[in-house]
Amino acid sequence: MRYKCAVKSFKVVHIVRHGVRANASVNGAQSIRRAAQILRVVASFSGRGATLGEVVASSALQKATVHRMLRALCEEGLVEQDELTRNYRIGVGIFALNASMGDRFDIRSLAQDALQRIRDQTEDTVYLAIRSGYDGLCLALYEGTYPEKTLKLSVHDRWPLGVGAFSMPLLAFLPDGEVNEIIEHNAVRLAGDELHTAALLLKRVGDTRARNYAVNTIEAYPTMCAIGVPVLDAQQRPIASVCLTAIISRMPPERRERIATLLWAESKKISEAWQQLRSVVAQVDSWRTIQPGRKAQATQVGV
Amino acid sequence: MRYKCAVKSFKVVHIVRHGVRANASVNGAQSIRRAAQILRVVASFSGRGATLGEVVASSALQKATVHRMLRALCEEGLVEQDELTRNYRIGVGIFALNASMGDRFDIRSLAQDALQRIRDQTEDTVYLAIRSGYDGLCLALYEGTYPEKTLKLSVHDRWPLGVGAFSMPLLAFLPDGEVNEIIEHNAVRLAGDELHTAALLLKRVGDTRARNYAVNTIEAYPTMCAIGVPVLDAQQRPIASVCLTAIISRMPPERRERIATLLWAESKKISEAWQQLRSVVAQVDSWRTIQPGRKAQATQVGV
DNA sequence: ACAAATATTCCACATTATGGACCGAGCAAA
DNA sequence: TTTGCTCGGTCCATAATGTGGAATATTTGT
Repeated sequence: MRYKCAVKSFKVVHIVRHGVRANASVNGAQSIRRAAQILRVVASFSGRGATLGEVVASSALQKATVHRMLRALCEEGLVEQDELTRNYRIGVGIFALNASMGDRFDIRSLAQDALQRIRDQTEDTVYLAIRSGYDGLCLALYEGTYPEKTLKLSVHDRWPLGVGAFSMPLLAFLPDGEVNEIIEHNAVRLAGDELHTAALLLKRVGDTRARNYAVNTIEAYPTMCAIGVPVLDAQQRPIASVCLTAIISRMPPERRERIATLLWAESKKISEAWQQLRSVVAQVDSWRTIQPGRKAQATQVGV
Repeated sequence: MRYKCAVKSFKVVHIVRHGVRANASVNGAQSIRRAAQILRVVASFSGRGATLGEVVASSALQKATVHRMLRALCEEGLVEQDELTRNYRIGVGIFALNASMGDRFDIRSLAQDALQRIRDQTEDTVYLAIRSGYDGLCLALYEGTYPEKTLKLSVHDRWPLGVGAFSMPLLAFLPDGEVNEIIEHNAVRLAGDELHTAALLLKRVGDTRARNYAVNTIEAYPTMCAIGVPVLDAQQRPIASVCLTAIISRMPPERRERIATLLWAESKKISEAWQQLRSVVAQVDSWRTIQPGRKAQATQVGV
């Protein structure tokens, strides 16, 4: 009864075609789905941009299809093609769309105070991350004041979902179905990485859920310890994650627990602020008045 | 020879179907085009969100089509539906995509210094705007120190392209074809507004181009005067606009000229910074290494 | 200069998206 | 309560749209 949305026929159609399988819950939207996927893939290459081939390789779509879609997305301004390298990257159109929402999604400024409080209380380095496609994307970093630093991650870094204590909460607090899908998807690019096999990731998801926060001790960095918790929205879906790192000597079990509690407390505050912003969203933002005409809205100009 | 992009067959196909006409330069991408249009429409309603009917009215598309697309966009996270009002608004997915580009599109911080310089030198209020769909969207405002203020515009306000001195440069410095298309598009919602008929807008576009900056004196606010110039990218396309407003008594013709020169100078600086950001974009951003595999990129994890 | 890799385009075909008609919930007036 | 209206959501026969294999063009590397 959570979602009011009246979806009558929630058909899950398995289309097997040319060996490619896709499951769609909305019919008649294949190309939108694909376009969105392509956008995510392009985004995952950050500012460097992705070549056509890379997008094809990362999307399990036909080259011609990808190309056609990228061209269309370019013309719509959602993607832009580097004149020199011909790489495709996210375009200003996305920025413009995002800007229309004002700062309502700017979790960075929303979380700012909370993160600083954590940093000040712990003297350790604190990170904020969001999900971006199949990656966790580090949005902000508040460097700790404690002399021995553990800077392994910088702003704009993106790690596969579930890899790292900042990325894991974004994965682990998703419903099982999505967790599986994501792990399966990432398995391809994590192939050969013995530290992040599908089985290991799945196990760590379980561990994270059980202890209610993510820890990264083992793995590639034996000298540091990171603790991460998600920021959940009203539907208990992770919208972001907050993560703290310190050298391992500063992280005895009891301090871990204390840190996790602190992170959760601040996470709750962030999600409250988020939800508040969501609930006032319905009110009119600006000066404009809408008068739906025959074919388009009429905007009252003047005043 | 401006665009390197090798478009061989630039077919303009006029599809007349059920009385709806569309011109497409990329074939086989109707639904992407439509989806993008819907995104823009939804964005134009800001945080309030748009009802299904409003989107239909503003998009000249069929209700069923719009609904299906909105649902798909929702599932992809590019749009979200308010649980209460059922209005559709831009979703976090857009934020995530935008975040992947780091601050490369954040013209707001790029322009910050320039705008402050202008404000400090003139004591008047300065605005920064971008194009968002068929509107100019005010992104930032630096309030002047001169006692008599002329605050008519706030951050997040959106005015139809060409209406207002901050919005006009975004329109006027576009190629003719696009200017016409935009004016035509906006004509519907500006219907009945005698101050902004298509003919008047077109004339003002010409005037703006001739004098090389936009002025807004007449119109609805006889007490104030606004001057606006675009920020152009490497292809001379407007990416933003900078606008200054003051009470009309502070704006004799010679000062207008001086202001315009100042605005242009700062605009140039902004666009240099913009282009700089663009040119280093090709370099690798972060730790990740791409190894295109059979089906997906392989990301080197660790280090 | 040649080959290999990569990007772009073409086009016959059928899968996918279309849109007119329909349904039903919510609401206001009768 | 009933009637009538609006508006969000759904259905499904139909053909237009998007597909993708293959051909071609371009760039890159040696």
